[in-house]
Amino acid sequence: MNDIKQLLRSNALRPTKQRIVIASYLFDGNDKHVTAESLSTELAKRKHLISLATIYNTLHDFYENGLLKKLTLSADRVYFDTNTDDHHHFYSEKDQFLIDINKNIKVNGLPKTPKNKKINKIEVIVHLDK
Amino acid sequence: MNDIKQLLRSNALRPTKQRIVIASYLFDGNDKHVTAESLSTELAKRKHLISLATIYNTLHDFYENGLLKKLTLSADRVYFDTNTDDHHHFYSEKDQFLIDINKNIKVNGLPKTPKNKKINKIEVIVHLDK
DNA sequence: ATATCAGTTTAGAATGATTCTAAAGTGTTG
DNA sequence: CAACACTTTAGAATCATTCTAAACTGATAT
Repeated sequence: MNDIKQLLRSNALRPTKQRIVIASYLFDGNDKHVTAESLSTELAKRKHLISLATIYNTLHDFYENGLLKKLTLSADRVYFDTNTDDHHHFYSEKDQFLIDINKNIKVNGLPKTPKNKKINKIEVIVHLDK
Repeated sequence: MNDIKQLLRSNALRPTKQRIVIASYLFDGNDKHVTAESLSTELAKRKHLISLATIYNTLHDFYENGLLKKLTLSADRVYFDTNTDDHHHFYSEKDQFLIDINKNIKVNGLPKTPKNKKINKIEVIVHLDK
């Protein structure tokens, strides 16, 4: 709880009731993949009714501060991943699940980066099914 | 023109005026990345006014038949790629561009595939900037 | 403590890509 | 060329996400 407040403070985010609830859920030690919708549902189950706008705001605040990874896998829902380490994913569009691949994946054979550009990150998505 | 009709017929797609126009543009030999919007704009420049609904329908028909690859990179626009070979991409969200990586990229170190699942495709996206 | 104010939350409206509807149009086949 | 299944289309509908502007609250100075 105090560590959650610390976490927020150290990212220049006021530890408001809503942020504390959301951060406590997200950063409980178990890696999670959430969408705004799924997070809202999950918190509602726990009797924490936080407006969707705030959930969106908060997910983005956390993302902007590197507390979450953002994954755009299907056009109609954005996933946020509490595991911010360098890692990749198995993704099943059919079953709507995401599994972290924490193993050391190596991508070999990349051509040179386009002029005046820098690589921000390399994302490997292993699509299942279809 | 007749090859375009053949292409459509061989995919059980009636060679309608609209599909011929769209296919002629997309499959002119130069690999392209389009969104429904960009395609509509591009065709409009050429005086081909095709309804957006048809453009969406057609892109999906082509995609369903493997004539296009689909790329969901940002949540608010889906890209279609006329290069259907196995390949990967450089992507700049900032500048909204996509460059094919046709070189042979190898992904090493994948863990085993989740039970009862099969790998459909592996997608490597090299995000630039940010 | 308390006033003050910038930072937050929120309901509800707005946005915008995409999909749906159902009516009119058009290839195809016999 | 008749007949029908497949297509196209305008416009409405959908739905995740963002915006707005008003009410609220954590932090800071007094």
